Amino acid sequence: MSRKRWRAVKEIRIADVARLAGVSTATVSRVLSDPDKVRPKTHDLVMEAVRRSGYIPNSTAQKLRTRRTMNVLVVAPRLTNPVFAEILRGVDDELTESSYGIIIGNLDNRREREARYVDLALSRQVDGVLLLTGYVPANGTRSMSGSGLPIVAMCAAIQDQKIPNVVVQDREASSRAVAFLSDLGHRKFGYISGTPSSIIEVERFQGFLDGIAAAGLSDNDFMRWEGPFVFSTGVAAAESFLRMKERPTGIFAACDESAIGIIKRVRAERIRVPQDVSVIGFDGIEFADYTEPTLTTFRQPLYELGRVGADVLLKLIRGEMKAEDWNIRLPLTLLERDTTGPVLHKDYKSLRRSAL
Amino acid sequence: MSRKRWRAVKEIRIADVARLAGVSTATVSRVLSDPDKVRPKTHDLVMEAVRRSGYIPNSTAQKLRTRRTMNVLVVAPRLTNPVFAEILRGVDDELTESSYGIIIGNLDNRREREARYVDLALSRQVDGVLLLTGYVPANGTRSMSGSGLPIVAMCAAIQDQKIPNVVVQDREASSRAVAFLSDLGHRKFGYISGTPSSIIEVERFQGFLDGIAAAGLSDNDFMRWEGPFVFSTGVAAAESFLRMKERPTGIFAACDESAIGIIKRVRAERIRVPQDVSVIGFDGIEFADYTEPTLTTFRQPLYELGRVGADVLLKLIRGEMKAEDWNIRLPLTLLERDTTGPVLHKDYKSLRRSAL
DNA sequence: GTGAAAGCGCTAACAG
DNA sequence: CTGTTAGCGCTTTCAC
Repeated sequence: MSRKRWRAVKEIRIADVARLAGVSTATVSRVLSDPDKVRPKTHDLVMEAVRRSGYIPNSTAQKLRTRRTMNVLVVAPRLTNPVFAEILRGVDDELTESSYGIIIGNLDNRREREARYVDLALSRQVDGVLLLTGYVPANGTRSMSGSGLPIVAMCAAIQDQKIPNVVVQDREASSRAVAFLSDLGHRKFGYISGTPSSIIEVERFQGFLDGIAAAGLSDNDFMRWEGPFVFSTGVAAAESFLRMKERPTGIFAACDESAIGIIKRVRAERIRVPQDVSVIGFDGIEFADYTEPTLTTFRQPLYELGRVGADVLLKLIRGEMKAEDWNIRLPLTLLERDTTGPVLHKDYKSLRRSAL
Repeated sequence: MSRKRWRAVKEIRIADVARLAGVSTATVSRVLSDPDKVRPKTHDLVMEAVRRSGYIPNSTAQKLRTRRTMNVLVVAPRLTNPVFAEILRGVDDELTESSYGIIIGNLDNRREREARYVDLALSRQVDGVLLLTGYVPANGTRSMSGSGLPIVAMCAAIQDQKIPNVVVQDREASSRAVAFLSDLGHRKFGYISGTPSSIIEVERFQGFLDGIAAAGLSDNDFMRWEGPFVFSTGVAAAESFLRMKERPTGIFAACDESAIGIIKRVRAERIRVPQDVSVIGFDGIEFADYTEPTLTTFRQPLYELGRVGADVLLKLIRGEMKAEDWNIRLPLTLLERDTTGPVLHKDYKSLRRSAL
């Protein structure tokens, strides 16, 4: 009886199952990993023993022996950002289907947290790394690339022969945003940036500049407000906007949050959107469909991005492809909603006056 | 030269460091885990060898040997929900400080995904489990509690002697919400539920009922709309609301998303918030401060909840406490903003008329 | 204060 | 088809 007690407490090992089934540990192992290599009769015998004992293999031992962890590290700048959360969903679904686990490296916008995840990669706790950061995390002396582990860059591209990129066409879309506003008659623009050091920001701003040039405009035709990818950046931009005499009529925000922030703030001052100012966002977060007015923005294929990125990484891990082969750029979709409209002509009042 | 090449590719093991330092592997191990047990001279010798070789211990081998994984599993219903994301931040910060890693079990609202995480716990890949689910995940025959691992329930309580709860005072706050509206003169209520099967929903609705009773009202004085914790539930509730002849004047939504959803929809029909209907949300997501009007809601101490929950789990893992000792309930804060106001008296029009 | 040696629990040659 | 055996890389008694 005291033995039975022990059972409940002590972990069941493969040797226990082997004894119970009257076979060797090797056979048990085979049944569990490659059933076809074993006679059906033995198979059933073993499975019965597994069931009766409630045996579950110790995965740490498996990992040590096989040198595969079946885990992937995903490094993200900030988890509370819905953009990353959605990408993560795609990643998770793809990895789960191949029974890979996911270890989350949340930097929470603090670079000092990188060290921990560099060590994680270097100490072989994962089989591959997904980077949503736009750069390869480093720990003073050591960089994550030193691990020799397969790495895939998502979200923001990384210039490195060894690292395939799976990104969205930020630059093209940003350029299209300007064209869209320009087609509505806007000639004076505002640009609300994201975190200036972020590669995503750099790409989007570059696209914005491309658009400005394509519209036949110059540096003098727009205003740039800086700040991180958050609501309050838009609010701060609004304060500046409100103080201006010659206000832009078309505003491009590098993320939906800051677009929402500026709209909220200027509306409080009785400035009408889109009549007085048009605003276009970027990302297509779910919330953008619940603002007032609903936000015109570019939808990123985030979930798909997650799936594709994870798929590329798995292929890399399995040796099914070489890193050089892949640079995927997914297109964005313009969601034309209610914060953008034709420019109200500058000389509106004087026109009216002269018409009298 | 070909040897040097090898170096870069082949993993450095503890034996390599030992050889380099001219000591045994045991000594290297001691230096790394408990430096005081070693002569300073030896210590420096070893550290130098570690530095020169770039050695990082293989954590899988450590885990197998020490039987501690230094990982915690966090099971959450859905990662894209900002509430869980914020709790996770707290959890992550707390665990990181104790150099524990975090494995995320994202159910993505699909119960069939539980199985995977049950196995994860049973196969000893983690030292403890944090449950944001309100129930103990199970896999047909096996439940996660069978692992004997320390478990802490957060967000939603779990009735189990072995599982400490770290939750917020949902029920009390829901009750207060009704009192708040009642004090503003509202006597006819609407309740927008969350996922009906969720324990959080059950608690909040119970609190709502408490409040109704405390206000001297009955089942006839409110309307209940059901749906999951998402925007569209609020939109659906709005459709029903719009069809009613005798509309509620005070609406309590079990989450901010559905509050935002209903406000958005009814405003589109020229119904004024809060003049025609007051709406109070629940959770205090960041976004609630950027809606129009800004949403009155209860702020959950989410980050703190995460930290406290993780702390309790770590104490449990270290054997510093027993499960029975802990049931923590954190208070919520009412954020009184612009979607709530005094009821406009029913006989408003007739009053005006008689005043003429 | 340090080294030798015995495993942690599992898988994968290698024989048979 | 199945069993024997040798480790995966590390920590930790137990001697010295």
